[in-house]
Amino acid sequence: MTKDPYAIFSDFVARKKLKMTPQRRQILDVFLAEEGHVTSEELYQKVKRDASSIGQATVYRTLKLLADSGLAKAVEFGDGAMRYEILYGQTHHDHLICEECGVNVEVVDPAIERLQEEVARRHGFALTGHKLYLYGLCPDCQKKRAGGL
Amino acid sequence: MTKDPYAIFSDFVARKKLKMTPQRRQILDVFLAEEGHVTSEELYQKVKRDASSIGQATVYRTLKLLADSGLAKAVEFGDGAMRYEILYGQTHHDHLICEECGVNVEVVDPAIERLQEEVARRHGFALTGHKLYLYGLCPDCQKKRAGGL
DNA sequence: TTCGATGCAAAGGTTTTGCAGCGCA
DNA sequence: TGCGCTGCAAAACCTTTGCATCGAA
Repeated sequence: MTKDPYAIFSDFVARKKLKMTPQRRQILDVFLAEEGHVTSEELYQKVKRDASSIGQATVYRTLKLLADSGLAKAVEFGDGAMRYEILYGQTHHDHLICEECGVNVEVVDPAIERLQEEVARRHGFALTGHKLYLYGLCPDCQKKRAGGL
Repeated sequence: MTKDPYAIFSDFVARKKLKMTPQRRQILDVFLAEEGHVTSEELYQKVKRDASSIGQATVYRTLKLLADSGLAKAVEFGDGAMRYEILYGQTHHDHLICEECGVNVEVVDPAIERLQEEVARRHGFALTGHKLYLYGLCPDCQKKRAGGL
């Protein structure tokens, strides 16, 4: 049986000789309830709704911890800010982003994954992770553009 | 016959009804002489060596133009700053990055490229570009780690 | 009791913007 | 000649850090 996210985080915190605090618990809560890709700022706003005394810095610090623990993954979409998505219980995926409207589709292709492993091996690297962003025009924006801008 | 970078940029500038200036010419010069992945700051330092009156802002603005024109490509390695690499006359490649020492190998795999096209098409997207970063341990760092940290 | 965590505000680093003057087309 | 471009400095962002205090283990 798989451990739930809270157990994973507790274990991680204990292993690193860190401490479990109400703030961390609550940020984790809000983060898990989230879907998609949040910035620290967005998460901070939502966290503040119930616990108005939590600080920005704590959210930044906690998101880093979550990424370290393996529960979260940092992704960059090119707007200035770092975004985090849930890793727990999610199948791995990459991102297909519309350059016009910004819509973001999660995609996965096992064959690509396999080839990445192979490319790394070919160069003697031990692959630990990857980030793949595909940019293009979504069907809607293609239509709009064809239909006379 | 292929147009040289200067012609490409002139054309681009003309097409967009912009203007060719000494500053732009010079930033392009320095950029083309560069290899690897420069930040705006790095380029600014080098440009200032011969033309000490060029401003930071102009370098930022010009690098964006170069990216628009297709001569440069923006890449992010995760340190805070945006980096640009030359696209002209280079074969397309992706990046294989060592998480330990930061060494950066340029790699290419036609099969992956082809599969990306297909994934995009499967979702109705018209693919215009992509960014693939592979993270891992380079051969040297694997050895060091095996050899007792 | 100890040492990590927190909140706040200040500092840091990168990129953008406002503006008056300049100069390419 | 007009409008885009430039340099400068200020502003705008996102993120990190210093510090006194608090609190989990």
